[in-house]
Amino acid sequence: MATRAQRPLPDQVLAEARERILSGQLPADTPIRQDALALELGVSKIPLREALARLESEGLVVSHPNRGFIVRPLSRADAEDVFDLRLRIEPNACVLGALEADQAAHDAARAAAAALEAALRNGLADIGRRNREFHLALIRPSGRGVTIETVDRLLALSERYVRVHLGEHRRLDRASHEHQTLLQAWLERRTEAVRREARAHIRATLFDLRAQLPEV
Amino acid sequence: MATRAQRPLPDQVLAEARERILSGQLPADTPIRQDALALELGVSKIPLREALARLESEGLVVSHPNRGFIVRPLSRADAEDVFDLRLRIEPNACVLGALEADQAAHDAARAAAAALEAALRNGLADIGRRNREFHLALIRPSGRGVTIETVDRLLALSERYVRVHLGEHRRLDRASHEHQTLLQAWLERRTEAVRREARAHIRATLFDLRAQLPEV
DNA sequence: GACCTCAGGATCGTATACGATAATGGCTTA
DNA sequence: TAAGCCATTATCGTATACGATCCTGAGGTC
Repeated sequence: MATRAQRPLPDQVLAEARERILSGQLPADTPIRQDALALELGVSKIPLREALARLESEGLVVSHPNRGFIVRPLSRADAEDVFDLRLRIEPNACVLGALEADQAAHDAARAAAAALEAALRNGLADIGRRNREFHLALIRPSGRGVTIETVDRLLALSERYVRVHLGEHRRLDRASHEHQTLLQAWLERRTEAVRREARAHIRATLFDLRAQLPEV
Repeated sequence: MATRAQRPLPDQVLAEARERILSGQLPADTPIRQDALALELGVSKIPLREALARLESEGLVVSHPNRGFIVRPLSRADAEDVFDLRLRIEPNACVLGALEADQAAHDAARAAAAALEAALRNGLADIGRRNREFHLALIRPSGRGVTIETVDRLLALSERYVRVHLGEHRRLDRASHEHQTLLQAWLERRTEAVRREARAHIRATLFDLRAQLPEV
């Protein structure tokens, strides 16, 4: 291993493998060669396999017994499923977050929004991760652990689909605008506006997605 | 290992460890001794650790770096969270399942209901697992993979709380009656009744739970 | 008597090595 | 020439062994 790790090793491996999948560096349906990937990451197969086990629970890879893991295929049906679940959970979760948020939570949400904004404007590669962080920042103050974990998983799944239609300026501007209005309503605890804006934002993303991916 | 395994080994270990947690054989907050448990299961630590990694993603255990895994603590707040999520997802998922169900799905649902009923009457130990199977049987025909996985996880989490108030005859009768009416509506594709009965069943379980667990 | 220090022991976490399983290419045969 | 069988090879999956980290209790000091 290159540098002495302070964080637990499987978590680092997990984060790296997850990013490679979400970024498209490991495309859908790719067979994952454990020896090769472990060598490339500078670790052995054991922590890698633990990370893959977690990723399977997260829905990013699937395992076939004695045939290893492959990156989970994309499908139109799964995309619809994920966004339907997000619509059922996230708007209310954002409301609960807004009601419980203190000053520190407000600062964190603003910072996450700013980081996402910067990434959108500069075309940075980690737009997806920052988008997840922003949405989670609105929900974390709710203190609902299971909801937070569930949304986190759904955001990761949806990110793989959304990634396809990045780079379109009109859509970036739309998303940016929606983030701002959602954040403002959230900071001011206007609960019904939060619910409406969150719902509208998710639906708009889904509609863009449908237009972009007629097939799949 | 005792017998030559046909199923993949980590899956067997995962299922066994999960049942031990859900059955209360491994109570909340118990530290999990990897060497001891692996020895008892007749396997090494590697497949056990993979199973624990999956269980952490499922929310049944939590890991502390360099200090191992413990069974996830129970909390009133988590229980409320889990049931709130179930209420947002399951009723609609049951409706979708009813609309897509074919004859085979109907047979499977009837069989799952009968198995659950038998377990309830005879006080068998695997009531929890059969309850999960019944509820999933209503949702599986929908074909929504992410929804199915999400509900499966939520059912496992809620099972740990529900287990506490088993053995109360009045509540068993209530649950039994609700299962029957829900199943009938589902078989006959009466969508609004399915939605209503599913919702009522989950809420009734939650209310029983609240009465049983004033503290925690 | 209370607090800090420090061995002793136990547990976790990972690398290496080995057996089991399934995919691939060449060879035979019709 | 095409189809089926078999050996080879690569990959997966697990057990064993070792190093790193953290808890526990005894001894010493203020």
